[in-house]
Amino acid sequence: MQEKEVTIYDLAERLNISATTVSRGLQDHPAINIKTKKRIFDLAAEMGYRSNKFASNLRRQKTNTIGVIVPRLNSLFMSSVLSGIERSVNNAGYNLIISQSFEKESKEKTNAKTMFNNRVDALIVSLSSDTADFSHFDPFLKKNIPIIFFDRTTEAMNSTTVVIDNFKAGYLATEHLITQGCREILHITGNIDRNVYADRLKGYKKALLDHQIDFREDLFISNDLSEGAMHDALIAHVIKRKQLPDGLFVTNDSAAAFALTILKGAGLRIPEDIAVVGFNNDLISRVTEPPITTINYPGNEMGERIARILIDHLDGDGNPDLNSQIVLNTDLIIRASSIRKKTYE
Amino acid sequence: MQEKEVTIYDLAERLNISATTVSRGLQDHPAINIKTKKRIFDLAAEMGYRSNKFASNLRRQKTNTIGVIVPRLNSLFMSSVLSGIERSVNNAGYNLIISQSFEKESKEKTNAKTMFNNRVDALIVSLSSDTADFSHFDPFLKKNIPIIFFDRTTEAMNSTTVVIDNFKAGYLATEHLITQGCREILHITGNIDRNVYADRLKGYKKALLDHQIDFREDLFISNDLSEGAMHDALIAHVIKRKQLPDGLFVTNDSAAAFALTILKGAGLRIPEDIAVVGFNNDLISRVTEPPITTINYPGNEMGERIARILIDHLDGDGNPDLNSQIVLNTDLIIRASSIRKKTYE
DNA sequence: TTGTAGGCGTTATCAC
DNA sequence: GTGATAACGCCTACAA
Repeated sequence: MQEKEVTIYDLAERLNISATTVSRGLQDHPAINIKTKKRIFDLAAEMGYRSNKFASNLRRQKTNTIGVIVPRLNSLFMSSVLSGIERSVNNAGYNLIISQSFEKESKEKTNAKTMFNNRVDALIVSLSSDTADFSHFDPFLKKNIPIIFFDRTTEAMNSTTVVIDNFKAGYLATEHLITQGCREILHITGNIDRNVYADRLKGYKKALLDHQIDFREDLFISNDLSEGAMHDALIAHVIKRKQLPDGLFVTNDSAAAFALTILKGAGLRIPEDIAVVGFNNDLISRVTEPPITTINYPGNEMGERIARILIDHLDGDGNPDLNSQIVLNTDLIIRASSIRKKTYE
Repeated sequence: MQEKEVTIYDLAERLNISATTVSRGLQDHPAINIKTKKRIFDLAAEMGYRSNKFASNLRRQKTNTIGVIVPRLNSLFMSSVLSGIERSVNNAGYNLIISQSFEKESKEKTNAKTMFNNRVDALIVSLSSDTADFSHFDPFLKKNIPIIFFDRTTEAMNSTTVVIDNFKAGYLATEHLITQGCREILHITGNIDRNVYADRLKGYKKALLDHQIDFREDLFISNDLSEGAMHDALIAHVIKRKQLPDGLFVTNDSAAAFALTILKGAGLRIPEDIAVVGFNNDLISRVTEPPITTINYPGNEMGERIARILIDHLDGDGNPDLNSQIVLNTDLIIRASSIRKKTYE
C-alpha cells in the first residue's frame, strides 16, 4: 500500500542523467539546460517526487525553519503578529513552528529546548509573564542562532527587540483620563518585571506627574489580568472601599472588559463613575457596552517587521549585528468608556 | 565563534567505545550496561551534545511531527483545541507545526503542501470555510499519512472526524428561543457547505418543525460572519424592514456580539425586542451587555481526544482503521441575552 | 552543461 | 554487551 518514496536517483535513472543534474535542475541552477530542467520537472511531477527535507537539511546544516514561542495565541494582537510573521517568512521560503508557553516559565523552557533540538534557524519570542531566568536561551546564543524578542522583551540578553512605545502608550492613556477629569486613576497591570508593563507604568506615572497628581501605591495593582484576578482586585480594592477611583487603566482589553462587566455589576456607571481605558484594540474592546477606549497595537506591522529583520539576517551574510531596539508607533483609540467631557473633540 | 556541533562520534571517541553503543546508550537501549550509559549521558551533557533530528529522521523515515491546519487561531475555541492537542502530543514525544488557512482554500492548499513536504507523520485539519476541493489531501492518503478532521469536516474523504453534535446544538439553541416565546427566529450562519453550519441549520429547522413553526427563507442568512457581513445582513434584512424577527441565532460568538452591538445601536432592546443566542462560549460572549446565551464547545476535550486517537494510531501497529466518526456532547449555556420569561428557571 | 565522489549524523543489521 | 558497516537522500567541491 505504502508507495515507495521517489528520490532524485529515481528521476536520474529514468532520465538517463546524473542525480547531481537532477538536484541542480530542481533548484533551478543557472548552469542547467532549460530543456533538461523541463524534463526533470515534468518527470518529478509525474512520479510524485517530493524533496526530502531531512536529507537536505542534514547536508546543508540549515533547516529553513523559524521557531516562535508566545505566551498565548488567543488574542487578536497575537494572531495579527503571527499572521504578519507567517506571511513574510513563507514568502522567503521559511516555515514556522509555533508554540505557546501558557505564561509559564517552565513550559517556555521546554519549548525552547524543543526548538533548539529541532535546530530552528532563528527564534522569535514573546516572554511568558513569569520568566525570570533566561538560561534556556543560552544554547542559541552559543550557536549564534539569532533570537528576536517582541512585545514582552528583556534587557537581560542583548538581542534585537521589537516593541511599541509602551511608555508613550501608558502616558497617552493616563493623560487622556486626566483630560476627562479623572484624578484618582487606578492602574491594573501585569507583572512589572516585564518591560511592557514596567514601561506603561512609567508612562502612567509621568502623566500623573506632569499634571501634578501624586502617584498612590493604593491605586496600583499588579496581577495576572485573568478574570478571577480582576474580580478579586476590583472587589477588594475598589468596590468595598468608600472612596472610589474615577478612572481605570487596564493594560489588556480582555481584562478591561472583565473590569467593565464587574463594575457595572456592582452598579457603577461607565464612564460617569469610572472611566475605563484598555490596551491592544482587540475585538472585544468594541463589543462591550460602552465600547472601550484602548491603545492600538499594530500586530501585523510588528510581525512583518520582525520577519523582515530575521530574513535579511539569515539570507544575508549574517554579519549585521542583531542588536537593534525597534520601537513602533502607537495611538490611543477613544471610545465611549472614557468620554466624560462633551467638549472633548 | 560558531561552536562545532558535537556528534555521537565525538562522544564515542572520548569514551573509547563505538558510535553504535553511544547511539544505543542515548536511547536507553536495554542491552547496554548501566555504567556505560551513565558515562555516555554524563559526557553528552558535558560536551553539550544534541541529537541531530535530521539524521535521525532521515534514517528512521519518521519525523515525530504532526501538522495542524486551522482556519484561524484567534478564538478561544481554537486555542483550547490546540492547547489540548499540544499537551497530549508533547507528552508522547511529538511536535506540532501549526498553520492558519485564514479561511482561504488557496492558503489551505499551500499549507497542506508544506506539511507534506515537511513529512509530517499525521495531519489534523479544520477546513477553511470556502474549501470545496479536497485534492490537496490526496498525497497524504496515497502515502497512508493519517488525517483527522475536526470541527469543520467533510464527508468527501472518509477519514476520522471529531465533532460536536451540531444538530443537537442547533436544535437546543432554537428550541430555547422558542421556549422564550420567539416565533420569528432569524438564523445567521456560515457557509452551509460546511458540516458544522449545515448540521446546525438542520437542528434549527427540526426545532421549528417540532413546534409547528414554518421555516422561512427570509429568516435565513448565510454569510462569512464577519463584522461587515453582520452589519450588512442586519441593516438590510432586519432593521430596514417593518416586521422584525423576535429571535436571533448566530453560529459564532463574535458574530453574535457584533449583532448585539448593531441591534442595540439601532435602538432595539435585547432580549425584549430580539432574543439572541450565539455559539462557542468564547470569552466575548460573557462581556457584552447583556451577556450572550451560547453553546458550550469543549475545545480542550476535543483536542485531547484528537491527539489520543492519533498517537494510538501512530505508536500502535498503524492498523486500526482511522475511519471513526466521533461526536462529543455539548450544552446550552443560558445568559441574559435570551431570557424573556421570568418563569424560565 | 553535466558528472563523480564523498560526506552530513544517525540507526538497523548482522556479527562477535 | 558491544562493534563494523551500510544506508537514509541530498548537496557541493572538483573534474571533465
